[in-house]
Amino acid sequence: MKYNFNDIEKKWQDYWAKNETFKASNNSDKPKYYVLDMFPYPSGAGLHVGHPLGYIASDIYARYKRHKGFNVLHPQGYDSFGLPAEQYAIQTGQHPAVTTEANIATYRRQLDQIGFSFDWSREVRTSNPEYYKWTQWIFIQLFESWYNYDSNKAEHIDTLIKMFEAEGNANVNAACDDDINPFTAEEWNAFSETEKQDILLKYRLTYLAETEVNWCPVLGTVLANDEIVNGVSERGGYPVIRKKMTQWSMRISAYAERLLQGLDTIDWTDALKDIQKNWIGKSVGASVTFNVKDYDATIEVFTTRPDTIFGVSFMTLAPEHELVSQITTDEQKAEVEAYIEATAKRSERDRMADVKTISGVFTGAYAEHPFTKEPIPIWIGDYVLASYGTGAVMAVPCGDQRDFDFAKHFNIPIPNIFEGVDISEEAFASKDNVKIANSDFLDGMNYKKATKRAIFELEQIGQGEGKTNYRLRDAVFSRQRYWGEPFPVYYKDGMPQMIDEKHLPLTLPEVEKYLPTEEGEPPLGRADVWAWDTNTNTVCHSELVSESKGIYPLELNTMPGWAGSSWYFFRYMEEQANREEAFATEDALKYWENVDLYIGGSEHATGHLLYSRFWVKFLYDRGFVGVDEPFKKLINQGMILGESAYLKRVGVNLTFSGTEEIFANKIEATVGYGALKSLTKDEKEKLRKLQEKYSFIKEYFLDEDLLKHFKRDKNEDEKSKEIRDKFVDIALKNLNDELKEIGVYDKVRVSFTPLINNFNFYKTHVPIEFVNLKNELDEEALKKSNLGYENATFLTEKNEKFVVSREVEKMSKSKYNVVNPDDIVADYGADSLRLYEMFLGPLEQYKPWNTAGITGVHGFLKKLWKLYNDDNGSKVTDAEPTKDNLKTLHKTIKKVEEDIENFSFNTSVSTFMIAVNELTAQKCTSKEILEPLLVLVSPYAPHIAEELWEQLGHNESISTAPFPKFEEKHLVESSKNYPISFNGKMRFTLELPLDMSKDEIEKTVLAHEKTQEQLQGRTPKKVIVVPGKIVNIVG
RNA sequence: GCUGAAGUGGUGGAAUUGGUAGACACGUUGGACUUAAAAUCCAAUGGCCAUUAUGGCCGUGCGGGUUCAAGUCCCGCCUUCAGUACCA
Repeated sequence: MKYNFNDIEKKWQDYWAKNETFKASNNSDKPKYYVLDMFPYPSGAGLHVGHPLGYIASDIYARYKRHKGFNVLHPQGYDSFGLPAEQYAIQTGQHPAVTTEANIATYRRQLDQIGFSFDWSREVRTSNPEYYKWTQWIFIQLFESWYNYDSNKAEHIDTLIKMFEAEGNANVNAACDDDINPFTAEEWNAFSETEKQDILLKYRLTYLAETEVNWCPVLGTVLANDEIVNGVSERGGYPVIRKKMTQWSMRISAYAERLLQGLDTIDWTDALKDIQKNWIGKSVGASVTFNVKDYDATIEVFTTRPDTIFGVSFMTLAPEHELVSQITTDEQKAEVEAYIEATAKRSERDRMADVKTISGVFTGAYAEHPFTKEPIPIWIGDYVLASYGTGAVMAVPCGDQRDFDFAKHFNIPIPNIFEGVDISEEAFASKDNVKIANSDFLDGMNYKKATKRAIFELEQIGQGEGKTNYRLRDAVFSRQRYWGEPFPVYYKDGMPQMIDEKHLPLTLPEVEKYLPTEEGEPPLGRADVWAWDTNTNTVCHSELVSESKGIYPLELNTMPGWAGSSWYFFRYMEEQANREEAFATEDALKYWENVDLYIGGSEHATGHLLYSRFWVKFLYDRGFVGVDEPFKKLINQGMILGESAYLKRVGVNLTFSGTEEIFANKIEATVGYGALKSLTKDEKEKLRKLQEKYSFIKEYFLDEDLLKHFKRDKNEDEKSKEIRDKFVDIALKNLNDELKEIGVYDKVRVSFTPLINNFNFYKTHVPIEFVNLKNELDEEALKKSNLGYENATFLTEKNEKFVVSREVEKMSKSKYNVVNPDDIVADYGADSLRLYEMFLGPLEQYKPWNTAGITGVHGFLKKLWKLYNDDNGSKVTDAEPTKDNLKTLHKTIKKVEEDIENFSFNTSVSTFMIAVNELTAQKCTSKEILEPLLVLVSPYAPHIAEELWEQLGHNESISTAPFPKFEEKHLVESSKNYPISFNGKMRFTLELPLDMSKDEIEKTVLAHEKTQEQLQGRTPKKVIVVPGKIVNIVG
């Protein structure tokens, strides 16, 4: 019998689907275990071999846990709102829902053929109304909540209103906007409804605010910070500018401290925790209030070094600081305004790129030192950011390098407040091993003591207090897109109103086009039927909007991608049948609690993984869920990289430059014929055609061996000269003739640089399917490929096959290095794919994909098959296992179990190989050995395991079989092959009984003839004997 | 700059608390089977030197150190990758 993997895999995938083998139950005597993957965005490109890596790992773990007797929840779904479907809709007019549906079908087919043990009955799709109904519901709960720092949790807004009614806001300790004025209970009760709502909005956990946002004009939308990479949009790489807009925001900053503290309670890698810690960016220090001299104003600053307060010699405000215009003196006004204008023009990116230039302007105003009462000049400078802290700093040049540089640059005094430290060259920024001097009551104290004392003294005079600052900003929650969750919000008197929960979901309206409107409104502005009728509580035609009739406009923005993904893990807990009444019932939430194991990419560290934790903490505060962290254990799988193939093409850019006239004007004319102003239109056109004609040179490709001849030095290699001459022949000579023919020979200088000085070579990716395992290019196939290689010439050193160069990089369509799992499954089977992805290396690591290597694991599966079958069918017998058989089996059980617990899947694959190699050599046919072996293999290669399991006479799925029990007794050895080393170097080995005493070992080893040979008559100084491990002889 | 991770054969990677470095694979070379190819099986495979089996020297990014013994621990560097950045 042959190992016919295609049939076997199909058979068992159908079996699992039909029997709902992996359906989880919300009611079980077994302990629960929840294994979750980060759900995919179903993109049009489908899966490549990198995508399933994490799914395979989690599937192995889920199957292992089932064998270990757990009730496992292992669901899958789709994060199906998102930009690509919308982009596609804009281009083609195809409704994103249609595209998404089609993509999901592809994904599902691809996932199914890999044999995952997902419980598909619990599938979720974030773009389904029955799902986003609850995303909208959570949004409403956030709107109806505020954060009370006294109870340190989110509370219903009613508790806040009660406080306002009883005593105003004086004693309210809340996370809120910073522009709130104090009011009394009487004042509150006298406010109009709109005034009240306006104030409450400043306290709500989701609020409308005019915020400076990252606006991407090409995409027509706002982007979150983590959607921007290197100043351009993560998707598409389009430029991003700063713009003020009214947007919904999430008050995640209220949770900064709890998000930080919570990290200590969860089992994530330190690397990932560090990323979140840095992102939250806690710094402890003090806020200090400086009075402005001769002006009724104060400047508040945040500092982490209140101990250096006597070292302050100036203050710097951000150019955008609100006080700047008020305090600037008349003499300085012009200069300050010019500076502000100049900085406003510079983009955030320019400011970031250019950190070395020191710039700033004196405002003419002075602040007063809180203790010495000395005047302190107030400057503005763009190194101070309006968005961090208070947008103002107290500058201590002796203790901060930026302040130091600023002071040096503008000749501001640099008082030294550190005992015995030289600050003539640079600031002393360390907190350690130094005492404060020249600082009145702080003299002689260290950092810790001085900080405490300074804060105490500031509090005494009412000009400061201890304070903690966080870098974490509130998250903008509005997107100007179509394909996202609509906000359940309408506007009455300009104030946002929530649609009552019982009328949810508010479903996406139809639009004609998926672009912003001509007026710049988001795509929903195009919807005809997009107004809220409060009489019927239904959506109605937008033209009917009338305040008097109770019909109001609906919100035009939609929610960002992270809205739906911030709570989906709770939705899986509930079975399809009970999803109507709640996002998940109390019973389901209580049973499954939170995710025990979460596997996904680390690129979500500051996005999804932070926002989810925030929403879960909120839901916990409000009593909707019973846990305050969503993911107990988290593992980041590394990326699988592609091995791109590329050719080096002769780089020529035929450019024409220089008449005397142009040179005289010192115009650099190297960018093609267009720069040549003295030519007539006709001549230019002729040159352009010429340029096109000669672009055929670009169709010459040289292999690596040939390229080695081209060295960047003067001593020309024979071979490179030969090739160069060839190109000069076919190009340059003729070219000059042609230029004469056109009649521009005197006006134009040909710049065919690569031919005259040195060749340049450019990388061009070629599809990896045109390259074989020896990196040889299939030239004919490439020429026929429609990729523009019809006339290509491939030059090689030895007139052999053209060999391409390789490079490991991220898999992407544009690099033609994508490997499709469908092909792998067809050629080698899903079990081979699963094993190979694990065998590649440690899960967390980045590693290159190389299809050639899969023959190793495929061969292993064939050997495994042959262990159970020969040409006549099953060869498994009831024979008593030998000692060696048992030893191999139990060694394998032990190792595999340890490996799975440690997520070291690569090493367990090699353990299987060793086991099968050993059992084959032992000619083992014993059922007692081969049966448990299948259970070990089954999480990794479930199809073959099921098939062989069935052959052994079982009629239930192997997934129900218990994991074999490891028994130490089979591994007990009576002897050990000791390595005998001399001065730490192993020279030979010696088989000795394990129960031999230390002294006896020493005696036996020393008496051995090889030992004597090594010692050559010397007496050993020392003999180290570690029983069961090693013998080392020193001397 | 700061924070974190990682550097081991031609390649992917093993090596539990310091105890035989290179497991398991890929690739390569040689051989068997075959008209041939594929498949399968066998053998060799870190480098250098020597060879009759036995052997010897070097070797885990670099330079030091601790130890009977270091890929592993300590100190100082270098390189790569990731996150973050005028964060006061």
